[in-house]
Amino acid sequence: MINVTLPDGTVLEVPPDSSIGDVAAAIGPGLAKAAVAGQIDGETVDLGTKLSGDAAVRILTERDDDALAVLRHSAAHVLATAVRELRPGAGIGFGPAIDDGFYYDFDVPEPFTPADLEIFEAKMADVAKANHPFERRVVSLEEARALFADDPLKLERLEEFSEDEVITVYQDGPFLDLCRGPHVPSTGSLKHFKLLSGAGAYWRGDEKRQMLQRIYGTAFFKKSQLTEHLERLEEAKKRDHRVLGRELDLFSTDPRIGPGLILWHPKGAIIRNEVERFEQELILRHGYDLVYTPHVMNERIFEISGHLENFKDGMFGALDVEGVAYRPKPMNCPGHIAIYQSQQRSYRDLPIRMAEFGTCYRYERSGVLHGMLRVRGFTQDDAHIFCTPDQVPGEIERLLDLVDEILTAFGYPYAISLATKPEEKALGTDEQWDTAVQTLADTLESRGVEFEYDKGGGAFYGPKLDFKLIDAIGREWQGPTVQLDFNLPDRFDLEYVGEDNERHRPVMIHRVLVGSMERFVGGLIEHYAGAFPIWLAPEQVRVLPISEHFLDSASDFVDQLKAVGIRAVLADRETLSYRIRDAEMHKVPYMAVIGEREAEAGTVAVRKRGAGKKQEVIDRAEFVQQVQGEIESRTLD
RNA sequence: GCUCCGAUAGCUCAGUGGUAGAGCGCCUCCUUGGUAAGGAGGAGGUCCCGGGUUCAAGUCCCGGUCGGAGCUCCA
Repeated sequence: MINVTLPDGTVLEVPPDSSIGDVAAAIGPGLAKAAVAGQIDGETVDLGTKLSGDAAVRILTERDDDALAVLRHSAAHVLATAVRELRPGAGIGFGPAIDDGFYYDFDVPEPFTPADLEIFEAKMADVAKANHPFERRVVSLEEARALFADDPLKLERLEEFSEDEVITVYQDGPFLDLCRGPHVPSTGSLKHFKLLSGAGAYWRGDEKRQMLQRIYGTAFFKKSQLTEHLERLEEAKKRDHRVLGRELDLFSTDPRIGPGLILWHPKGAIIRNEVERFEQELILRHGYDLVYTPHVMNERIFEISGHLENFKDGMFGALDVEGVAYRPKPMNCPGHIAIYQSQQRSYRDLPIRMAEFGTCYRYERSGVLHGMLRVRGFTQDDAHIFCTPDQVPGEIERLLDLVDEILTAFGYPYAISLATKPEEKALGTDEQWDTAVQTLADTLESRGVEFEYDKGGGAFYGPKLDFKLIDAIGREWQGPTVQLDFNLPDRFDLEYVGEDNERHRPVMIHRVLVGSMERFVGGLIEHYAGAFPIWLAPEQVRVLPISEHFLDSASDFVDQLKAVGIRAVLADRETLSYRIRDAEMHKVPYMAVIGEREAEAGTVAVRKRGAGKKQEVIDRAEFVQQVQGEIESRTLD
């Protein structure tokens, strides 16, 4: 008999040669029916996999995320099955499950059209209905070569197997694929799926190789989940910052100015300015000094910093100034270092925290540019902390506070990862890395902050903390980063005079909070769907007189609001209904309606964005005070 | 950069070889309104640029420019 340990710790005895499916059945008929796949000692396997000895076993059902990945991988096979039925000559590449679904790459002479996708989707439904079992087979390399003799992409993959590796193939009905698995028991498990888009993708992600045609799709166990997912995609589309940016008149780009270069319109500039002012106030409280450095610098400084060596492809080309080469800066560090080095520094001066909203320019390939989120010119909320090694933990603590304060203000939950030494290129000794990583980990732990390790994810010059933001519809965004740097202090030969009157090397910490103003504001547009909290809203109150008779009264009220710094606008066009609709469409936080009653009583009828007809008639002074309070406290909602 | 798709009024888009269209926005006039579009009239186009095919090109072909999707998540 074999002893099987279940997740709850109970041990089950099953006959030798039992499969995972048998284990599920032994636990209960309900589970046997619900089982999709299983895990043996943490590794996901088919239900049909037989146990070779005592093991920890978990049965995966529709409720497990790991099971969803299995379903989606199987969905990719069903897609390939359908495509092969309809296009027998199609070459097959890879077809994995991905975060939100799956894809499969095909080698076909002509790209697929949206109409093709519909036909494939219908065919997939037939394949699912046929309920072909997914059959796993272990084959020899020779056998595999024979099976895939007509599939050059698969043959190429087979070349990479080593002697002792197990090669498996999966068959579902007419379709055979080289595949590690695991899969759901049969194609019938696939009930709720949708093909989403087609696009070119290089074979093996290598732009020197041929382009395959990729089909993306998604699949779920429950119809409601699929519907919800599709609705979320719709919602994301509605929030697209490029669309809202135009509708709300926040920003634009102009081909005459150049792709990837953002023009901030007055309303967008208000949002950016509010973010900057807020952050500036915050960092001054946290002991930072503000500095400014040039946008263009003699490229010699980038030789010293190593940017020309390591980052040249990401830099704008050189400008010739009286025979000397200058470059737009891709990063702010060299300028800040030059300020540090403008005088001799003592340990008594440290830590020095230098901050700048520094505008940088980077060359990005035209195909990757995207609205405000991926651009060629952007302003970083950059800072460099120069400190002694002993001061590092304290500085990290301070940064954790700062990060928390700023992200909370915008209503972003976040997750932290600690990126360690990269496998390949890395400066500094293992010991240096270990201490640095340990310092970061200890600091996080001492505060009880949860984090994950991102093994090998550090920059070549030091470990880093990455903060991932979660937006209002659950998407992840790159947030603050904090990086320890072993490289630049050496390259620039940074020094401070210690208590012992000797020269020492300071530690340098790079950090950004929002990252780039462009990307961050672009993200805010999507996070808030254009309905900004009042402190950020370009227009905070719209005053609507009911008719021309109350224009004076309304206009006085606008002045009253403006006098205390509230961004107020008078709406004097068309009918009241039109004005309300217009204010609502422009997502103005408050509408202040003034008719005969309000003009006489010195009140306003306040209508809140999104609240419909619910309104409150209050004293004008009281309203002003309330709005002021909400702005000052940076109320979210 | 590469593959595919696209480019027509300020915006969103229809028009597929034969007289350039709609909705919204904009302008003017009427209406003076009580909570998500009051009514009427009007202006506005080098159909992205260059070349080609054709009696005839917004429409078909070639080249360019710009924009979009994708190109990382390893059978």
